[in-house]
Amino acid sequence: MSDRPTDAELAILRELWALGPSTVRAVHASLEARQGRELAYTTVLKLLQVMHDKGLVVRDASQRSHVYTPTWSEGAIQGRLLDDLVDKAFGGSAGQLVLRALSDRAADPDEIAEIRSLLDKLEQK
Amino acid sequence: MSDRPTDAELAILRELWALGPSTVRAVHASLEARQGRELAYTTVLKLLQVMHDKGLVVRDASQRSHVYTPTWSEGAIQGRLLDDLVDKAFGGSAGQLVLRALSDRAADPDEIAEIRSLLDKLEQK
DNA sequence: ACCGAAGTACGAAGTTCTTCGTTGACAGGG
DNA sequence: CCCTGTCAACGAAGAACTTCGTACTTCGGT
Repeated sequence: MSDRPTDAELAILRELWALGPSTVRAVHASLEARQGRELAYTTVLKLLQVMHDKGLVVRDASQRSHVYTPTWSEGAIQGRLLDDLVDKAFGGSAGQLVLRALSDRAADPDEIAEIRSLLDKLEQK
Repeated sequence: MSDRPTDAELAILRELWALGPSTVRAVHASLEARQGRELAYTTVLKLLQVMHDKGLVVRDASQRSHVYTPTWSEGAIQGRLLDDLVDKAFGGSAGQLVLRALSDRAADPDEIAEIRSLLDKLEQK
């Protein structure tokens, strides 16, 4: 339940977040388009079944073509992945992660402003 | 060469960065202490051999007890892991990752100041 | 009522990752 | 000079992950 999704699972979640609740067919098409390679339909189906077992997605099976929806929001999963990385590679310090992410990396000016205002909010507490 | 280290490999790199160039024996002891569980000596040895094959560590075999050193700095590996996560979970936007990392997460005041000055530097360009 | 298209379920192969046992080499103390 | 402890090398087992083929089901059109 607090497991991080695997790479393949994450790729599927990305499609679901972008598309909204979708059938296997839709996820399959979207995934092939994004990855620029062929992928068997049943591969995506199996992945979604596994993800359903793990609780990563919920499924509406009332129609013949089941409709899958992510159990958690994109932000929630991103947070989980960040927690994991902070733990394993940054000695538990999110600040260190942020510093590393900002060094040597181009940043959008709008985003910089947004980060500033977020820092203001953090400091106000 | 641009593969990210696995979890077990990363745990070993952490010890090497903390200890400096070390023997298998030293890494094994340090790792057991940090993880609070027993781990066979040969497990650590095998991991280091695999990491050597992958180029993650270099080895001084001139002594009977070989001495291992990380090939890349902690910062370099952190950057690689961040690139990977930005790609796979943040649509390629490092800014989004930073925003997510700062929301809902306590931050050290000193680090906040440091982040600000880094933002200044980024904007000056 | 039948056939084909499209769907789900399931098993299994191939790969990577993690862990450990066994084997053979070697060095130092008695 | 031999015995014991320490080391590297290696193979292998088991788990997790990814991918796909096959079998079975179901719906809609003719």
